[in-house]
Amino acid sequence: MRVLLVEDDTVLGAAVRDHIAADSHSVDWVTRLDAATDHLDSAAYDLVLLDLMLPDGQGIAFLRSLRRKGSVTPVIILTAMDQISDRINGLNAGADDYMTKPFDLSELSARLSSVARRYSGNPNPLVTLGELQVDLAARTVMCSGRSIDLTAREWALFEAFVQRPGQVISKMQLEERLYPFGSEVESNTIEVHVSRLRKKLGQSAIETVRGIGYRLGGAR
Amino acid sequence: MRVLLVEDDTVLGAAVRDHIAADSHSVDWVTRLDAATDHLDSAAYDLVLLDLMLPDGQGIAFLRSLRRKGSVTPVIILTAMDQISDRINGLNAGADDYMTKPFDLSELSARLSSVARRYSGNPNPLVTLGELQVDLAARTVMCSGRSIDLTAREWALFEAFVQRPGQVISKMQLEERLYPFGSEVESNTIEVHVSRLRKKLGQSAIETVRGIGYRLGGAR
DNA sequence: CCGAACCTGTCAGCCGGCTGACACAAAAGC
DNA sequence: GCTTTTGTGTCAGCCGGCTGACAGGTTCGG
Repeated sequence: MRVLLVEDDTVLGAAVRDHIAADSHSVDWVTRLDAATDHLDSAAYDLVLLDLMLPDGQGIAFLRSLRRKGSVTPVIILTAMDQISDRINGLNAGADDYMTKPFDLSELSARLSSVARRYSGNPNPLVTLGELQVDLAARTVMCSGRSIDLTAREWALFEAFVQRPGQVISKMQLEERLYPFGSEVESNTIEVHVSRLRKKLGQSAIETVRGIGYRLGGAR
Repeated sequence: MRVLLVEDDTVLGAAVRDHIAADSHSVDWVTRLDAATDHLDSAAYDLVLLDLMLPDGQGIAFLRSLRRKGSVTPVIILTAMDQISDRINGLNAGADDYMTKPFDLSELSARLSSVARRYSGNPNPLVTLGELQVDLAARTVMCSGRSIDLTAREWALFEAFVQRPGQVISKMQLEERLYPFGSEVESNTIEVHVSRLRKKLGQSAIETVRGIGYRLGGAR
């Protein structure tokens, strides 16, 4: 697996780079965002480890720019311990996960393994669900040849269902998946998002199993 | 298929017997209930065609007695046209179906075929659903070695689900199945019966798909 | 035949879930 | 930088579904 490390702290950067290499992964280390851009423009990476405070800009803005350009490379943000808002903003900007400094290098290994497993188990991201054609990598949904735009939240919710076809997912499970610790929601937010998703995908796209949770419709 | 015809009207009896024989089925014709009892005690029949008004008693009482003794032979009752209550009582007593005099003999053929198909397609009536062991022929349900008594209505409802595992059955479909034309129910009767079934079988035995209907739980 | 037990349908009140509307924050466009 | 548009969470009222309680009819047992 090829990793791009974007970290301006030279001590931490060197330790992480060495550890990744020791894990038998390929790793490029840069300390500035413009260098990161150059690397991403010229090579395909399987993972980006992204610090948020960099000398030439904010990691979050960079990540947003990445996602806006259509990049689907998995990104793990590296945050300071006391910056919960950074974590939330990072995840909202499209990060796949975060790690809090100082982190244990063995935990980094676990994350690398997790990312590797996630993408190696699904070489073909195209999924057909009834009348829906889903591209998990491109984050697109087509219905009968018509493209459906999903917002970030809607996509996250939809993806949870697509990854577990036929299984009932409880509202609690959905909340844990969509809202990191510290940013729980009140009221009936999950229900509202499900309703919005139904409006876009069709009423039978998601079925409610009363008292239990939701499941993709038309599974049988 | 072997048929027992219980009909005291000699004209109708002869016509029906001849028709069944022409359909290449084996048929015994009796005009009294005591003769019917003797036949059923000494031979196995695949179907009983049962008139309700007989010289030595009521067909319905006889049917109840049959069911009480544990007989699962399919029974089609023969009723007069203007006796809706006979039909309802017959079905409630355990009849599988009814035909209204005067009936078309080709319709009788269709019913015979239907009965033959129903039992030939399911040679093994034992079904295991999670922790439930169901005997469709004996109409018994065991849960973890414990026998569960279901009333007639509860059984009818349960059977509807067992015959279509994994499929959602709408309340309208259930009502059509449980309540013959002319005896529709008001209010929330189906819901009440489902609730009673859940009380006996466990809350997760039947799941509600909101706005659509019910399905056997634990199907996936 | 009578009383007790059981079955079944109805009712009413409660609970789970849905959705239109709104406010506010963030993103996009000029 | 300002305005417009979009995204997101909350709220409130409505709807679908559940279940305890009850009444009336049927069945069972003495």
